[in-house]
Amino acid sequence: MLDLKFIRKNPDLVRAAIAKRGVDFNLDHLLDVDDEWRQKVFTVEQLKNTRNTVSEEIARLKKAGENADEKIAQMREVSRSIKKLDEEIRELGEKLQGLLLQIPNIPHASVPEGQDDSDNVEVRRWGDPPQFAFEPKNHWEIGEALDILDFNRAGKVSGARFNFYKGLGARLERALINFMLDQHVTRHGYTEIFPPFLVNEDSMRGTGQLPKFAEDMFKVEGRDLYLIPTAEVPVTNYLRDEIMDGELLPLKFAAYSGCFRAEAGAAGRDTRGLIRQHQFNKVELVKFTRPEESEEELEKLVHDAEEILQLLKLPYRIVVLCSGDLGFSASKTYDLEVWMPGARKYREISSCSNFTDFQARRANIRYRPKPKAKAEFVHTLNGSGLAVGRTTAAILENYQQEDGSVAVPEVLQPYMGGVKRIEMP
RNA sequence: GGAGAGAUGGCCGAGCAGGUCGAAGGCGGUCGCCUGCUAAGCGACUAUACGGGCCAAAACCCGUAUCGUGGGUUCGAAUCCCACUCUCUCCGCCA
Repeated sequence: MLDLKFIRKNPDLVRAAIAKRGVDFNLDHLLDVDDEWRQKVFTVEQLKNTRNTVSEEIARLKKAGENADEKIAQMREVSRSIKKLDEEIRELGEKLQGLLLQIPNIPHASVPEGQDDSDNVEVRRWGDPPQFAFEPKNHWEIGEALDILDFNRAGKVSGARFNFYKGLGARLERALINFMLDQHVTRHGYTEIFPPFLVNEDSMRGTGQLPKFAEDMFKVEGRDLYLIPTAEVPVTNYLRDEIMDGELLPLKFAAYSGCFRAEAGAAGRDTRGLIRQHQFNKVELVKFTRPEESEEELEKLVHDAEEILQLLKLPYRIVVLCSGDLGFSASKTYDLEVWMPGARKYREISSCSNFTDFQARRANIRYRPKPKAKAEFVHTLNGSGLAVGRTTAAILENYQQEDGSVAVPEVLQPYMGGVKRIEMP
């Protein structure tokens, strides 16, 4: 959510940002509603003022044993008007909020202009795609042949877009979770968090999943609970409605969680394999920073995430999203894309974003720059570090051998009880 | 799930037979005075949001709102009524 005062003062700047994203939004309408709202607030506050002062007079009169009937009758009228105006103001306020929530964050100046993902700009590449003396397989073929992934039985038990990890497959997934967390916690200075996987509607609104993306969520029937689509939701909301000491910033959290997505808009896409599941594992990195340090912290966040890929020796590239492909709340986003030999292309494995004060304003997360100073909104950032299922898929494909086995990346072997290779059954 | 108790400012804690209560008192904090140093003591100040004064900001001033949340009664609600949420204690259930 943008600052209403900022919009009032910089309407042209906001209009330009909306245009850069290619979004259709009538800012003048919002400004009109705001005008009307402010007028009514002004009027009703004056009425409340007379009510308050006259009520005091009534108290004085009554105490003196005098008659106050006339004033009481007057105030009855005033109260009626107040009630009516308050109702109108409430409606206007809701309308204003609704409009305000539709405005996306302002893209950072360094974000390239563009329509869609084809306009994203590659920043750098690391590692060379492996050369195979045979036709590389897709990870689901490899996993099923090794009997470590079972999509068919998951179909029976849960439905499409679910999966059983089995044996060394399950162990590989678990090894990756532990490896990533250990890396971020012990080497990159993040605090480990194990969050709830179900959150209430206020939290979903705080990070911007609601109201706009309701159809992407799983909701628990009859309860105010949603399955989280990412640990970003509980971890960012962890500090909702709080003011923290500026000296504590930046705060850095690393959280493992299951992630649950309805994938309503993705029918027919990536129907096979681990790429797009209703449930997947992810280690998420979340930061709360001072405004002036968020740009630098985004770069560090990307480095923390890509180091995992480097240690796993998985080739990847990094792209910066163009204005048209940028997520609603983000001001700037880097995607990490890992090389998938089966599909012969790079696939997103992490998305690292700076949300500036956009989420913080919505979720009301503030800090005090100095002990007595006025509280300001923090900047929030987050990024996958990494999506675990997709990492497993990337390992299966990049480390596959001609005989159908899969080598275990060296850094994971200690997490796999020394297993160096996943062999055919 | 059943029974009971509770939710007030940064914290503790009064007020709860409706009127001058943004809210006593204390702690903590800031500034000043005093003092060889320290401790103690004295005095003042010490919430947030929104609107307006002021479509340059800050400061300042005025107003409004805020005593868990939402509604109701009333000229007037921290105080009365209703619903909900959360916390605590006991019982039951459960990994």
